[in-house]
Amino acid sequence: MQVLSHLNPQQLEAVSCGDGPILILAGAGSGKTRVLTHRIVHLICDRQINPANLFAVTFTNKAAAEMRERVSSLLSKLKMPSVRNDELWIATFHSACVRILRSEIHHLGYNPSFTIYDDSDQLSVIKAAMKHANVNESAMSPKSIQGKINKIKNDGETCETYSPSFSGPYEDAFMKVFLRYTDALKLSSALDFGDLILLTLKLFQQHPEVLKRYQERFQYVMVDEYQDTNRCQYLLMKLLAGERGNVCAVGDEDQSIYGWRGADITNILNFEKDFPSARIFKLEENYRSTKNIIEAASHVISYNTERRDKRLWTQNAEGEKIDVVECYDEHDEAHKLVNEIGNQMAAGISLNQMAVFYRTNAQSRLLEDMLRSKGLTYQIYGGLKFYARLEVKDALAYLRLLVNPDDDASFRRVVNVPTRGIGAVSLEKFSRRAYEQGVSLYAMLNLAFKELSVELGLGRSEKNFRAFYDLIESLKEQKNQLLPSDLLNVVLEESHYRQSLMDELTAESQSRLENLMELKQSLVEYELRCGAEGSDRPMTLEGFLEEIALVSDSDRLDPNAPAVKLMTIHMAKGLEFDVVNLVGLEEELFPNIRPWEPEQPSDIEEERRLFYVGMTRARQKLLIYHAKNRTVFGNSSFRVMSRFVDEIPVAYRNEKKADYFSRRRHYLDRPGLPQSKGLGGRPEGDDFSQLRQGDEDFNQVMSEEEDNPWRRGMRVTHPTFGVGVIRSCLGQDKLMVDFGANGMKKISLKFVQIQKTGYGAQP
DNA sequence: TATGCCGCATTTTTT
DNA sequence: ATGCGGCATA
Repeated sequence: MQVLSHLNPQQLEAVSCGDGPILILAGAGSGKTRVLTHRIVHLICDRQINPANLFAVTFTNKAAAEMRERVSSLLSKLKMPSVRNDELWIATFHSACVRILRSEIHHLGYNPSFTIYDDSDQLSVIKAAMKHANVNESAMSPKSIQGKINKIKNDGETCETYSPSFSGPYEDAFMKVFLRYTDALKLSSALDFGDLILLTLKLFQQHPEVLKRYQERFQYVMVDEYQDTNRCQYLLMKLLAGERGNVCAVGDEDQSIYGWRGADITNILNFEKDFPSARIFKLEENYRSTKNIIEAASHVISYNTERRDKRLWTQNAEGEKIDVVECYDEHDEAHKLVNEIGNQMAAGISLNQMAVFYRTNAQSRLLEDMLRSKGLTYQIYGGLKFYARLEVKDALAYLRLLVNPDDDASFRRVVNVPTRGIGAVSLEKFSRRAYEQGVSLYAMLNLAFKELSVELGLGRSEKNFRAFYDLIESLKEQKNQLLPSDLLNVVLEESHYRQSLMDELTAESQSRLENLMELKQSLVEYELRCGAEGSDRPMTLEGFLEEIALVSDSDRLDPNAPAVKLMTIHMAKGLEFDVVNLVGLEEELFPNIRPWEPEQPSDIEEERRLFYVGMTRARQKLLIYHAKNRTVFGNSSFRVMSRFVDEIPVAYRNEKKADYFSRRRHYLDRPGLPQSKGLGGRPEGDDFSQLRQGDEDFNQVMSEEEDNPWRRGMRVTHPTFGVGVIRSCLGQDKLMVDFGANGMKKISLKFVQIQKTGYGAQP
């Protein structure tokens, strides 16, 4: 019973209520993880449930690790024996599914030592499939096909069950590629991320006896971040819970920010329809932020309609008002940001308790430059991932090929790296031969060089294929005699990969070599972890490859480093900081508008939730920045402050208006700009006139109407495309116009004469 | 077959 | 602005 001390009444109720479906609506900072971990420990200690009968799923490795950590520390506090990882399953959806599939996928006719393909592997398979299906890349972009395939899989459909909602040449071509893609993955013994969930679902649907085994084992299913589950995950969870229905879902619909990836907010909104006997608990007391921040954020989110009735409150101090900092442009914004960081440091807040959030990664560059020039240390979350780097992917592709020679994506990746005289043309020819034979690329090499049953007929490049085949065969022989880390060395030597990098002698090749050393180091660390006392894992290359396939880069960053943390708001979910700086709060940027896509009201709601997530990360102080001018994709344009900032009641806001000097101060202070050009430190003629122009713009109240005759929603006539509606104004002389049947076009006013024909969607 | 240049597209990304 | 990918050239 001591398990239940230190819980507030609502938390206590949620933790200790008995069996049956439960939904815990946990507002930001309301102790969600605490409730989940306490419930697990309560079930084990007070209800005497065998830990092996519990199953807790989350979305990130970090969340899973934290939960595991907190459960084991609670258990040890209660003087309870610790439980092993293979006993008590606390895992991500994906890793849990991999675990199940490794021992059960033979029921579906797959090879249990399948390889996991990430997004870039997936894309390369799609490109190859398009070539084989004779689908031109200009007709359909591989990316859009990838998005469509993933969406179908997220919805729990396979290429067999999916049928296009309408037919046409586009859909036909897509299906051709989708089918070919599916074949290619199967031939390669590879699963993409979507497959991990989808095939587990399929396994349970098609093999009731297997499902029954898992239902008997997992009597209590707990799902964290329920608002982020997609349809496929939802179906899987429901199947697993079965008749018993012991589902404990924890989530917050106001923090659903992955709709664009298939997360289905209706899962959490309709929970009681799915589980009519469900009990619902609300955790509304926030322990993280000041009153000002909580009340402001609550008010903003109340503008959403797709939500449950729920109101966050806190007993914390009132705190400071939210600073709303107006900036002249993105340079001034960066300048003011570092100034504020300086102020906070002076106020005694440590650097690692400060964060900067932005909507898009592209915004980070300028901020980085400014931080660096002021000597402030910073860390970027996200950005380019370590395991996604070119040389690391290459090295891993060699290793993967040794584990699973049928892995065509890896084969294609390394067959000519370093160059062995196997160019795109002969590879394509070879690949078609393999396709005709219905075998993987490496199996084709086996047929040609070992079985000698096939003539390749590739002429001169054939000996190059032979050399590659001999290389891989030699490496395969050494695979089981060496530690994985030593095998990596042998791979880099025998493939001459290291040599080719050393011959380059550039700063870039140097850093690539260093990254390869870091990869080696992470292999060594893996070996140490496996060799450690009490580890149940075998020390295999397979194990390492699986681990990194499911690990993200943010897992590798040290949250305690004395540095300002920079990240997109998406990456910030689940984190908290004393001071949070939210930059770029401008219409079109945040909420982010994609003029070429039709705009839906639900998109704005998701953007608002994103803003809400950003606000509620702050414990003490929140600062919001917006610029009056910003250059995006090389176009400078006037900016309007985000509607979301207006949604914060003025009582919680402290407006800091930019003044005349905002323009000049930062201009003179801009890093990398020569301090004096021309005479007497005065900017050159051009720049000077620009400066004056800017000041005038700045001092007048800016409005689109006065400066730009073209406005969103205006109907125009184009000499060739006919009548269209302006979707957005890009800078001074470019318009994005929707011509209906003629499509969306970017119109440059410099070249085309278009006429205003009124307002409204249709003539 | 490899390299270099030009043109084009450009959100977010737990796994 | 900037990076990546496709095409043309050596």
